[in-house]
Amino acid sequence: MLRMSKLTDYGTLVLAQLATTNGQLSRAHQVATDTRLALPTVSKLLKTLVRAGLAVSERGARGGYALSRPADEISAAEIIDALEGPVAITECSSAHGNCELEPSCRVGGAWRRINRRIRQALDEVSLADLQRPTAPRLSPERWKGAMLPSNKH
Amino acid sequence: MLRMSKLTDYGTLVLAQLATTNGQLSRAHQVATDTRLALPTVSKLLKTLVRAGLAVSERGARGGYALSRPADEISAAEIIDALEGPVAITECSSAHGNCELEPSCRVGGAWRRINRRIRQALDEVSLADLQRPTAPRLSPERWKGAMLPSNKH
DNA sequence: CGAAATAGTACTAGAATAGTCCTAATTGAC
DNA sequence: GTCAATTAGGACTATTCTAGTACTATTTCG
Repeated sequence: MLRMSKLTDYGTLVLAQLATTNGQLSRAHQVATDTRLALPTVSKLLKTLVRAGLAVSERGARGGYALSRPADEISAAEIIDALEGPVAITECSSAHGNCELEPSCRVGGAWRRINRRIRQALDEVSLADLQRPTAPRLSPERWKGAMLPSNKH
Repeated sequence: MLRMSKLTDYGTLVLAQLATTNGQLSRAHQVATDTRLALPTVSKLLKTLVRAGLAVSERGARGGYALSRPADEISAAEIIDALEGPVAITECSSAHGNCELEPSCRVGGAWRRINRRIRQALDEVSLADLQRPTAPRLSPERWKGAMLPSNKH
């Protein structure tokens, strides 16, 4: 597994939506519709993203959200940092002091090295890259079997 | 975060212990003592590792566990696969069909690329590397560009 | 002022994880 | 052949984490 949380995944979709508006504000409701995610969830994500500095907001009527920077200046690493804290595949990868095994632990250094490489990979990919539809076109056939009854909203 | 589970972390310690015995059998109790982990936990991990083919066991009195292969032929990726299933940072990174957003999802391809790079990083590090006490003795050249040395399995 | 929108926080339900325990099967020693 | 040591397998529990929701306050425009 080694997976990021669903919320982070969703957060990426939310940011990708914001990236399509050329700097214009999007309202939370609009983002929810476009991403097909539930409004309260989107709302929560947007707040987090603003606090993390990846998005900016305007309050009041005619308010909304936008990216704080161009999409090619926001890295995947920043997105993950914002939504689930610093990348650290083991508990000791980032912070010290809370692992009682550490004095006798021989594998910590190596995990930290691996962690750095993972971070590099995430640093080198921008939101613009994420958003770019490089994937081969998906034939509609492909998805017919997988379509779920729409259970949302 | 983006972290692996504690059990995987512990499993690495367990394997590192087995790597110190030069092929001789270690009893679960011994491994627990050496790693300072609780016996039931170690026992559970060892069983999983045997089932995954990373360790071998002998039953009965004088039984015990050992690595199935030299430590430099066991990669970090295999360890993670064994203990928490295939590396997949998003739910769609490996398997298809269970994401109703997928037809309209534009970011899937990029996450899959990132996922591949993470897997490469994990493939290139062996248990022997992990175990090496201090040694950040990996020349930077080795890691420039994403060259895969030998792709196993 | 009143409507529309974001900000912040608190809460709940459910899922996943970590950890333990018990019983069966196997092997070596006496 | 029996006993003791050891692994195999699975069931179970408690705790932590995640996802999602709800409610109230604040801000801004008309």
